[in-house]
Amino acid sequence: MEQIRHYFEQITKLSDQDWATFSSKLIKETFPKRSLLLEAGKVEHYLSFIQEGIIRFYIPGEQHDLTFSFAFANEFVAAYDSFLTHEPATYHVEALTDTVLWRLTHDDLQTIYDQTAVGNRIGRHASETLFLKKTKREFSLLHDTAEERYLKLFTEQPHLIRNIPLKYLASYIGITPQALSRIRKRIS
Amino acid sequence: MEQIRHYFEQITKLSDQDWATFSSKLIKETFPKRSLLLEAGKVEHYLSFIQEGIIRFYIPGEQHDLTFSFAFANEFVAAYDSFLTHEPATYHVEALTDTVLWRLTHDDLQTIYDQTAVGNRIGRHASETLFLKKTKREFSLLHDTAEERYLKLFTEQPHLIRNIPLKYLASYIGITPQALSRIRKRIS
DNA sequence: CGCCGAGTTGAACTGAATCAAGAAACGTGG
DNA sequence: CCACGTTTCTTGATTCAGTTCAACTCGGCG
Repeated sequence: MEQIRHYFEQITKLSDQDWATFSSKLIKETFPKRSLLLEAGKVEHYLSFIQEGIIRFYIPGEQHDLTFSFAFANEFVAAYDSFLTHEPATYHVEALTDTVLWRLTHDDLQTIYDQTAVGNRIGRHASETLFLKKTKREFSLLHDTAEERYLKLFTEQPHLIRNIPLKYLASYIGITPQALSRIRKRIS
Repeated sequence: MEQIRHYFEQITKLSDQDWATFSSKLIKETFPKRSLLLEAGKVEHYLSFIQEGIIRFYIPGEQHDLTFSFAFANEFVAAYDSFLTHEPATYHVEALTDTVLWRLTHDDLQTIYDQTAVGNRIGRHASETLFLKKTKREFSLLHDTAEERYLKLFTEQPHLIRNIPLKYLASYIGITPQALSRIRKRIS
């Protein structure tokens, strides 16, 4: 839980008072490897801080799943679009490893937004961070070749390549596992 | 200027006091058709509300430009990643038509964030909206074929097809003008 | 009237998908 | 701790959507 406070203090000053308000709402929850944090078709009610674990976001498909994002320890995780709009998520959120979360319900978060000035700052910062992440990704999907995207993973997200099965990475890059295998062969 | 207040009031309650603080910082500026609001390589200092006009975001390329976004009247516009990070923008922001903006500097916005509770709410909402826009686009780029993306423009963004040259739309969809021409032929 | 950019059409080429099969790695139970 | 079965990864052959290069048409504007 100290991790979360530390995370916040990187963003903005945080009084003991505000922290008390915030932390009182956090609920610890654990998920075993391969379990779903959220199923497609359900509405996301939680914003969760990852204490431990790796999370995968994917759209289940007839032939192939489409993995489009990951999240790691010391990040917030949610089907954030569903969380914001209250519409059902269009994708699954899965724990790739045993995972420990500190969770906050949507209602509690609104209360925090209303009660603490800091809440909105942090909420804004979280949205901005997610926006920046998506912006870089959009750029890469439009601008780079599959091979360039794979090479970027080495430099920008080495933990991803170490910890995540290639078939998920292939999907994340936007190609099939076969195509990724050939790219790896070519550049090695 | 009333448009802006109206826009805000859809998001959250807004006191006369808060509106006064906010609106005192707004500067009106006009741009002729085909001019640049921001050049790649420069840092974005403004968050701007579009009173009138159509804006195109694009990465200038050796052979082709890469158009990746548009903005219209009654929306906020900025090279938002550059605005947030203070790093140089990697793309141009161009007025496709004669354009009228109400602009807010980064510094003034920070002042508003500090002085009004409403500021952070609106800033958070803006980031959330942009995040949702990018999320839908990422999904479409990974999941849909070029033809499906083109058809979605008809249903979801008809104003885009009406007002914007096909070569920019082609780029936005992620294909060449020639490929778009063939898709149009096939489905008509 | 003539020019120029936008859009269309054609032909050859290419990166990645698909289908299929084999090799390697992984984990689970005995 | 090994054996077996399952999943992941690789490799090959074929197909396909989209690129590239090039030529031609159309419409608007100087």
